[in-house]
Order: sequence, then structure tokens, then C-alpha cells
Amino acid sequence: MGRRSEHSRDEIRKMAIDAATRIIETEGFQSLTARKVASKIGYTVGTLYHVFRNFDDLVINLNAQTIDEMAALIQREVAKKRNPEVRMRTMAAVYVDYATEHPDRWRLVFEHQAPGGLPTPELMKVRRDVMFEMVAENLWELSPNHIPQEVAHTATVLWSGIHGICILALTGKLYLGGAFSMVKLIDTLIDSVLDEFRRTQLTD
Amino acid sequence: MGRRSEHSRDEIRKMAIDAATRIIETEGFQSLTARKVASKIGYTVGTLYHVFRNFDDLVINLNAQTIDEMAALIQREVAKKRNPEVRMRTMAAVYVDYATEHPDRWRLVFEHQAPGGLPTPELMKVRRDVMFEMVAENLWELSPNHIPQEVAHTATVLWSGIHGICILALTGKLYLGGAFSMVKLIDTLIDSVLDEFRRTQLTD
DNA sequence: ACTCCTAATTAAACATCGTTCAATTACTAG
DNA sequence: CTAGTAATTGAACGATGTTTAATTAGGAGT
Repeated sequence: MGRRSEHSRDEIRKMAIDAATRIIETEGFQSLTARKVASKIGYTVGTLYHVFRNFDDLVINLNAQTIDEMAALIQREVAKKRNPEVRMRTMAAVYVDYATEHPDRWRLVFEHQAPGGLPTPELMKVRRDVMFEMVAENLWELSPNHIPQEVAHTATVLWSGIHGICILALTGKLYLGGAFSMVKLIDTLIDSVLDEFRRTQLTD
Repeated sequence: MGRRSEHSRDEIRKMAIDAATRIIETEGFQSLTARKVASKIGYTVGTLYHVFRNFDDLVINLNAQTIDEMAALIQREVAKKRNPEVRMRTMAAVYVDYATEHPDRWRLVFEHQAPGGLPTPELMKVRRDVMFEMVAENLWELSPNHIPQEVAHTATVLWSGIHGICILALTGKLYLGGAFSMVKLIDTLIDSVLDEFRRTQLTD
């Protein structure tokens, strides 16, 4: 066959990303396959490679969409709150909820790496920094006395810690000595880091 | 050929695991292959499958060896210290060092999962819990007034947080707004969690 | 309306992957 | 010395990502 022109390049890209998303949600990201994606949108592998450079190119754009989706959810809930501390706790809560409801898609964001040590596309860098910047803004509002570097530092500690708890919990690698709820663990982390942040002022 | 009997089953297993380790350290875990492992030890794929049930079986035993190696390093350094807080900071430091020096092997421990939702072998569970228990023991010594559940809870928060910082830093997914050192980030995390731990006593 | 030219789409091929299995071989017990 | 057992191999299978030559449909020019 030749040019059907039923769908534009961008339409096919979007269809493929959506189909891939559905596959991951249904069967896990281990069984995401180029041919499977292609057949789900009524095309052949060749067409996929006509629209994406790589299979990794597909995954990267899929991950970008995942982050956008989660960031939108977070911002929608955060907009309802006034208090910066409440905002940060809301961010963490939505983050945990999203990771719990879409574990495979969420893991793929963090576990995928372009092969051959290719540089991470700007596409991804920007989206990752969004999360950290949201935390930093609220930390800033919580205590304007701190120097910017220290705010960024604390934001990194806080968000990385939340991420660590999430990933260990979702992959079943958490310590099982006591049955812990993710929410309680993250509450303790936030309490600890925020208290320390309030106590520490203008150090080095 | 038939039975050469130059090496026993267990010898071949050990040779394969060591060869796989070298491949990961050299070329990354993305390019770890059954045939490559086999040829490095002078055998064929068939022999590998005669000694391991799966390729995942090989990876699982490889991961177990990685954890053992790191745990031994940690315990060696921790044994030199007396103060429980110093001990925990030492644990974190060795953990970070190890993860930094063997990034691919360390990532494989956390990113690998047996396919088909097979239950995690006891082999792995035990080894994962070792880390949490070491932290818990020192927390306990630091403040014997806490109830065991709270000690375990805090240990989980602390160790998961350290893990989160490690994994984001090593995969290059950390916030780049400021050039942070892993050591400083983890210091802040430990300060925060330990202070909160000392302040909180016998709650719920 | 007819013809070209371009671009989309396909099917087939390739190398490599994990995995299996019959055949072959070397060792050991009797 | 023979028979049996177990280790080792090589070839095969299906599935993977990727490439490419061949087809085919659509739009532009006359």
C-alpha cells in the first residue's frame, strides 16, 4: 500500500503513544513491544519507525506524557490550597497516589535510559525539574529568609526522599519488619525535613 | 563433548556470576547476555541453563552477591565506630560510595524483577532487610525509649530517603538548579530525621 | 483525464535475544 | 572392558528491535 493519509504523522505518533500507554497499564512495561503497539493502531512496525527514530524515542515521548499528566494532577490539587506546607503535603499525596495507580508507567519514567549513553533530551530534563521547582517555590514561601541555594538544597532532599519511599514501596523492596503505610512514612519525612529547614537559617 | 568434569556445578555457577559481574562493570547491565557470559567462561549457553534455571536466576544470584559485598563493606567500617549516630553516617557514606563506584551493578539490584510476577525468592528478601535492620539497631541504641515499631518506622524513612537520593543522583535525574553533592544532601536528610526522632517519643 | 512524482505503507529480511532439546561425548561404576 | 550416566554441545524456535526494497495511493502539472 501507499499513502493512505488517513492520519497525519503527529496523529500516528499520538495514537502510538496512547496505545503503548494502554499496553503498559494492562500487561506491564516488560511486555511493551514495537509490533504490539503497531498492530493496536492498525499499522505495521515499519510505519512506527517512519514516525519515531527509535523504540526508545517512543518510550521517551511516552514518559514525557506521563510526567505531564502527573504534573497537571498535582497542580490542579495544589491550586486549591493556600498554605505552602499544606501545598507540599498535597503534592506528595498526589504523587504517591499517581505512582500507586500507575506503577508501571511511573517506574518506566525512572528506569528507562537511552542506550549508548545518548544525552538526555531537553524534553525530559525540563519536565523532571518541574517537580523540584514546585517544591522549591513553596519552601521559599514558607521561609523567605533562606538563601536560594539552601532552598534548592532542601527541596532536593525532600523530593528525592519521597521518591525513594515511593519506589521501594512500589517495587516491594521495603522493609517488612513492620507493615508501614506509605502515607505515614512520607509524613514523617516531611515533618523531619521541614522542621530542620525552619531551624536552619543562613548557614554556609 | 561430554562430561569434562573440570569444574563442578557450583564452580561453574560462581564463574558465571563473576563473569557477568565483569561484563556489567565494563559494558553496563544493558548488554549482559547469556551467550556472552557463557563464552567468557569457556562454555556454551546450554551449560548455563544446566546450572541456572533462568537468565533471571543468574541475575538474582548476581544481585545477592552484590548486596553481600556491600553489606560486608558497611559492616567492616561500622565496626570501627562506637557512637550509633556516627555508625549510621558511616553506613550512608559507604552505601553512597559503593553505589557510585558500581552504578550498574547497584541499579540492577533494584531495577530487576522476576518476570511473570514470580514471588521474590527468600534469598533476596533476607538480604534486603539486612540494611534496614542495621539502621534500626543503631536507632534503638541511640534512643532506647522508643517503641520498636517507631524505630522500624524511622529506620525505613531514613534508609529509603538515602536510597532515593542515591538513585536519582546516579541516574542523572536530580534537580540541576544547583550543583549538589550527594554527601551534603544525605547529611541534611540524616540531620532532619534523627532530630525528629529524638524529639518524638512514644507517640501513637 | 492522464501522467509523474512524491511520500506513506508494507512485507520480508537481519542479527540478536532467551530458551529448549536431541545428539554426542567423556567419565565412572561394575 | 563394557554399559550406563551425566555433562556439554550445536542447532533450532519464537520473539525482539531495526533496516530496506518494493509497492501503492494521493496530489500537482499539463
